[in-house]
Amino acid sequence: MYIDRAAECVGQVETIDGWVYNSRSSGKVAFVLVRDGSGIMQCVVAKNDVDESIFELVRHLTQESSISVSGTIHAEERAPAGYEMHVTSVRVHQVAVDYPITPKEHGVDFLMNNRHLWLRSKRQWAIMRIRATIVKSIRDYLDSSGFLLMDAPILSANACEGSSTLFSTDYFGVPAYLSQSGQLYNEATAMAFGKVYCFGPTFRAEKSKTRRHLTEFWMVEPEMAYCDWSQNCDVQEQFVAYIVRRVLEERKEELAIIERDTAPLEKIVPPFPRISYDEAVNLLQKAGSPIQWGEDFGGDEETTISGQFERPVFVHSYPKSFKAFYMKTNPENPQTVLCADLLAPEGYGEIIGGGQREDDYQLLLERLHAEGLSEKDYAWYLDLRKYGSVPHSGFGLGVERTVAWICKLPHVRETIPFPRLLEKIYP
RNA sequence: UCCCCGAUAGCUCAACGGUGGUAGCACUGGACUGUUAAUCCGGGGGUUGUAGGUUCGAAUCCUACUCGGGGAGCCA
Repeated sequence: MYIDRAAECVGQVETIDGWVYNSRSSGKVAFVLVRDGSGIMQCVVAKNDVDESIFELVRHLTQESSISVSGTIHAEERAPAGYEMHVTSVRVHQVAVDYPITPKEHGVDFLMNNRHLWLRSKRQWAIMRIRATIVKSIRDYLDSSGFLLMDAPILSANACEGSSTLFSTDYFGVPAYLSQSGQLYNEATAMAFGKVYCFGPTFRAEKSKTRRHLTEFWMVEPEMAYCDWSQNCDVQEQFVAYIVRRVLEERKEELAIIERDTAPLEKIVPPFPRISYDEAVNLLQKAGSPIQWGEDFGGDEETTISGQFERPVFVHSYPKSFKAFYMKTNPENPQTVLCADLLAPEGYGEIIGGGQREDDYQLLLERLHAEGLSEKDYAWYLDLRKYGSVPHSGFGLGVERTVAWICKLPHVRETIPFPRLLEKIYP
C-alpha cells in the first residue's frame, strides 16, 4: 500500500515499502516513522507482540534506512497522521549509516550541498507537491481554455531581448544560445494556431544574487492573436486565481506542513487592481520613495506597491526606454508601451511580465534599429508583420516565483528540485 | 560587478589575546509499554577555511586568497 491510502486500509494487513524518517523507542515499545513518498506512517512495534529479534532490529534502525514493514493498519488519534501500523514483520533492505541531515536545524549552504537528500525532508516534500499542483493547474487551465501547447526551442541563434545575458554554446561550429524566452516563437505559432503557450526551462546568465533569481527557471508563456493588452490582463487574473484555488483545494495538508497562512490566498479572486506606471510612481513618491518618472522599479519599489493591495496588482504602460523592443507603443502616450506586469501580494513582486506586441511593421523595424539589433537576424519575426499582422498579446509567468509566493518562502531556491544559482551547479 | 556579514566536531553553535566545550543534534552502550524534533545516564569524536603577519602567547588582532550568506543592479 501507499501511505496516502491509509484510510481505505484500516483493519487490513498491509506492507509499506519505504525509508525510516525517524524512530523512538522505550524498553518495550518502539515507534518508527516510515515515509514512502506519499506520506509518513507511524509504525508501532510492541515487544510482547513480536519475536525478540524483530524488536531489537527495529530499535536499531537508523534514519533513512530502507525497509519494508508489514502489519495491521489502525485508526489512532495519537499517531501523527491519524493512522498507524502495528508491525508484525520487517525486512531491511539497507541500513543507512550517518545520514547527514538530522532532525535539527541546518544552514542553507549545508542543505543546498545536500539537496539530493534534503528533498526527502517533510518541508521540501510539501513544497515540491505544491509545485507539481501549480504546474498541473497551469496546464489544465490553458489546455481547457483553447490554448494549444506549442513548445519553443531551447537552442536559438539570437537573443530574444538584447538586454539579458545569455548562456552560449557551440552548435556544430556556430554560436548558439540557451533560450531566455519562447516569446518570439510564440508570436509565430499564435499566428498559426490562434491561442498557444509554451512551457519549459529558461536560462539567464545574469550575475543576479537575490532571493528572486535562478539562472535556470521554468516559465509558461501564453500568446493570443486578436488580443489587446487589457484582454491579456483579463486572462492573467483568471489564470492566477485558478492556480491559487487549485492549490487551496488540493494541497491543504502540504500548506499546513509549511505553516502557510491561507487567509491571504483565499482573497485571490478577480478582478485584480490595475494601475498605470504613472500612478505607481505617484504612489511610491507618497510612500517616501525617491523614484522619478522614467526610472524602472527595483525589488523595494515592487514590494511597496504590492504591499498596498491584498490581491495581485497590474502595473501597466511603462516608459518605453527600459522595456523590450517588441512591445507595442501606447497610442495615447508614445513615451510608454502597452505592457503590464503582475505583482504578487505579500511583498513578492513581479510574477508575470506581459503585454501587447508591436504589430506595425515600420514601428517594429524602427524599435529594432534603435536597439541596435540586426534586421537580418529578425527577418522571420518581421515576416509576421508582413503577412496578416494582427493585434496580439501574451505574457510569461515565472513558476518558481509563483511557488515562492503561494508557499510564502523567503527564497526561490526551495521551489525547484535542483536550483541553478549564480556559480552553483552542484548537485 | 559593487556594498555588508560569516567560516570552530558530521551538523547547529559557545569560547572574543591566556590549557579547544561536563554544549545540543547525529552515532554508540544502557534505562523506560504511547512516543510526537521523546526523555534520562554513560562513551567516542578537533591541523579552529587556506597562506602569511603582529605577539611571550592567536580560534580570537592584521593582510591576502578561497568558499558561503544577505542586499544592490538586471529580470520571471
